[in-house]
Amino acid sequence: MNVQTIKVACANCNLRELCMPMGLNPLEMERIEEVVAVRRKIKRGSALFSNGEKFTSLYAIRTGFFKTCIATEDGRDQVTGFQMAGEIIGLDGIVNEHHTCDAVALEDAEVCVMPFDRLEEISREVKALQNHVHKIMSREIVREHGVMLLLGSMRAEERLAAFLLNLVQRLHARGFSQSELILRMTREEIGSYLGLKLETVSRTFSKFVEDGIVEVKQRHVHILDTEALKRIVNNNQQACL
Amino acid sequence: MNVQTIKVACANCNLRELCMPMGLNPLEMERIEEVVAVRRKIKRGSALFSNGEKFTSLYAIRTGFFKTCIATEDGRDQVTGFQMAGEIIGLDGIVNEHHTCDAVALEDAEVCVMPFDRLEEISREVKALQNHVHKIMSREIVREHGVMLLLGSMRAEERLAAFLLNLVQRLHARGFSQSELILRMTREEIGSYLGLKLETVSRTFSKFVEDGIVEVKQRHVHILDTEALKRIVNNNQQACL
DNA sequence: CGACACCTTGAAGAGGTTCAAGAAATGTGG
DNA sequence: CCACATTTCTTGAACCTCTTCAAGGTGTCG
Repeated sequence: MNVQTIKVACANCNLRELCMPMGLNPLEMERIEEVVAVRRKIKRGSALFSNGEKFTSLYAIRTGFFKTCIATEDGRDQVTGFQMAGEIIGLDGIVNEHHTCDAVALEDAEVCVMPFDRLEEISREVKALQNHVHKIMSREIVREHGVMLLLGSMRAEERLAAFLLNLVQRLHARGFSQSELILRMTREEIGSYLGLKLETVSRTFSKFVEDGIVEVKQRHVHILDTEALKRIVNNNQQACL
Repeated sequence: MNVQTIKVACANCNLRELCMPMGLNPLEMERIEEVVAVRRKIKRGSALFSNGEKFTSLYAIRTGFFKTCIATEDGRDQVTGFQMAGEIIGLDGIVNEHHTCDAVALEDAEVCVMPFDRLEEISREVKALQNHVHKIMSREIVREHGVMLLLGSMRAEERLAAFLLNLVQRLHARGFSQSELILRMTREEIGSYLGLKLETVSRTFSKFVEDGIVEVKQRHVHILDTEALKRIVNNNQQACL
């Protein structure tokens, strides 16, 4: 276990706005810092937690990139999300006190460990934190609704376009480019998330390149025409007008 | 607005085990009853809340059956879930203080209205309630992971089999038959939930009937062979053994 | 009883998958 | 640091599942 005992200061963390509530007074801020126990480093390819494991903590990603996925006995496998700095993972474990998915680092990563019993305790005292936790969980529910829409009603091009737009949007919110990104996951993982086979993902990338919408060099993607991507997502059919 | 001002007693509600925490002392029980403001009746076909509406409350379903769905400007539509007695809806509204989906009654229904600010307030005092709220939200996240697996990796027969098994299981937990159920939704709504066209749903039902797995008379479904359904869900490929 | 919503079934077609082969990138060990 | 093994990605061709379009049947409600 890569557990480090560096004492943490959320007040100085540049991800504060992403993973902690805003507008706290100093007293509340102090209380909130007690939520984060330690930090933990996770090597690329290894799991932060796995299906079946006892649930103890939520994790705020400080650096790195994760995927969460569920695997069934019969060999099915589904990536349920990709998470980046400032996002919280582990919410699945609350209900049964055991995790129901795997969280795997797609690059070397570091997370802030937030023991859930402590989080609940401080939530009871700091109203803003309580509400923040509720919002994080609600946000995840809404995000998943969006994925259901994607999986239930979009065609391959629409799915990949929506995926790329979502990624750059989140990266941009973290200060990265609006048009360039490096994929941390394989075509197969993208496919699993989007309900497509890796070949279809690859072909769809090629199609976008042909159409001059993106440039793709392996995992490096340069978006040339964001509007085109948006049009692809929104244009399933204008028929009903 | 069909708002009734019947004062509610969770203590006497037979759904208590489904929507409220267990093992409370009388004092806590009293506090918890303050969560439920009033009950509200919703006629078949009308909405409990709609996309864009201000979020104020969560709702515990007392009687009736709902669907939640999201509709986009470009005409896409996705049923994100079907909810029955004892289940909680409205969680999507917390994050932005506005609902992001529609909740429509598929039969005349009654819900307990739980103003969210009051729920948060009492959650801060009653530990068991706080944890309960967290678990309800986590359960919804885990449920949606399951839907993502279904939409992302299952074929039509597998989806419908999983759907039927899920429905009877939930109905059974409420004291109904393990083998007979009445569908409250149309083929189109089932299809929307499962990412299939209504014709495919219909055909797949017919296939199941041919194979002697179920009897179907319109919305009345009699499951003859539960094991066969389970086999369909789990047998995507044994190849990897 | 008639209108409307819902369901079923058929036939043709499209989109995505599967299987297969080869190319490019990445990582590892000597 | 280079060579080799491995993983990842791309592309083609055949196939299959689900969709689309169409028509007719069934059930329900005013």
